Amino acid sequence: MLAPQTEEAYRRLRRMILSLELRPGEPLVERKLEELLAVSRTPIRAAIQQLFREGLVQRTGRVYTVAPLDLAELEEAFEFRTWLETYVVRVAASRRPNARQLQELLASVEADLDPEIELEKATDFHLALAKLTGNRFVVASLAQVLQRIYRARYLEITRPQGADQALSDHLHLIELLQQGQAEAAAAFLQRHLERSREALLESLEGSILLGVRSS
Amino acid sequence: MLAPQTEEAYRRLRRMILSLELRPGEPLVERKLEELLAVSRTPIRAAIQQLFREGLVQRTGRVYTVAPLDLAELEEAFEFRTWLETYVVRVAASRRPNARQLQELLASVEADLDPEIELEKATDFHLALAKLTGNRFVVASLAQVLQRIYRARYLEITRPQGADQALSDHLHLIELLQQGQAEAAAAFLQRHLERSREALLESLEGSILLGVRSS
DNA sequence: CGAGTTGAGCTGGTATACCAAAAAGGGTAG
DNA sequence: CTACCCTTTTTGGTATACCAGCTCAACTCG
Repeated sequence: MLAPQTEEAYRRLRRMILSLELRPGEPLVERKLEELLAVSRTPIRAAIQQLFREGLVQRTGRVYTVAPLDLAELEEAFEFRTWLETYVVRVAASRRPNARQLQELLASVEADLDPEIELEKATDFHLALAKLTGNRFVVASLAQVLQRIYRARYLEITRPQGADQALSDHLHLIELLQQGQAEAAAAFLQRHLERSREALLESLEGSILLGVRSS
Repeated sequence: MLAPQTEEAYRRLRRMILSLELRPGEPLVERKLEELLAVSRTPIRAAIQQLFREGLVQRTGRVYTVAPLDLAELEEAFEFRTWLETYVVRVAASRRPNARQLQELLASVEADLDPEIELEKATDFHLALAKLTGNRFVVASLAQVLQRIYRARYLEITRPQGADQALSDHLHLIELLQQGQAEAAAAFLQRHLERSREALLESLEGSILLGVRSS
């Protein structure tokens, strides 16, 4: 979608931020990144703009820094998700997903050893559910909130059993959807998110990453 | 928030798009805009990127064009808004807004002769409502959908009585909120949006702007 | 006369030079 | 020793030069 160099810079920066290689609070100095990524400042600036818009990068004064993990933001994210996805699941269950849509859902519940890929798939699963509503704004809103809390979710999924729990939850949810059990699916999703939220908060508990302002 | 030249270019471009001065489908040629806006391509490119992310600008092949008005998108937007704002109003009514918050709401229901300002105020009103939930994702999602259908709303509000109807609706809604009548407020909002949707579709009916692909 | 080819000129993408403002560092005066 | 000021450096913002790919039109060859 973006220009090739910009896309590359964006993906590498995003990856470094999400995997916490670039720590929250760390300043993004364009001329350093120029050297690090071996591209000129132009695509780097475009990439930073993009990340800024997505909320992964913050601006404090004139300098761009990696956005800190924000506990309040996390709580708001889960409140919003719960409410959004509950709706999503109700709609999805009532409009029984067709074969192709089920395929897409199932494709995102394969186990994988790499936690980063696992997380991508979990994200895809929730977005595929949202797509079942046929409403692009639902999908866009969910995509935004998932992206925003990506780093915290990364911490959660790398815990022992972190990924397995999510996987089995997702599988069960698909079953409920197939059977058209809207209310059961909504209730189960709510529990799923509640569990996820608690595990995630626990992962963050005492994390040195919380509230770090600079490296 | 953005750099000054970029901000200026962004605002002017956005204004030209939203006011339909730049028609849907019209290509945005960087070197033409350079001349038109009297700034270099760098801030223009940044501004276009921003508009692209917001959905006001599309990419067809390698050229950026003003996004066409999309009837399906409009329907989805109203479906999403209705559902989102119904929730917003319920929450807002239950947590009776305080004086400062009411002030903010009331500030956005002053009549104005300029339809553009009127529309900004209507937008502010709905966003101020969303803020009452205290959830930044609710606000961000609503802001995005309102922005996305801004041009169609502009067409609606410039119709005779278009602005007055919205204004009196907003005033009534504030009253219901003050009285904490959550269900009545939610129901009224739903009617408000339904009216708005119909007026808007009527404005678009047969509009030459629908589906235009190039100038 | 028509189809294929070639080349000129747009266009967006990238690199880089330049600027102004802010931050950092050092030196001096009190 | 401290506080202030001045210089130097660093930084993001802007302008611009350069590049590669595509478009399209004109010309040539069959």
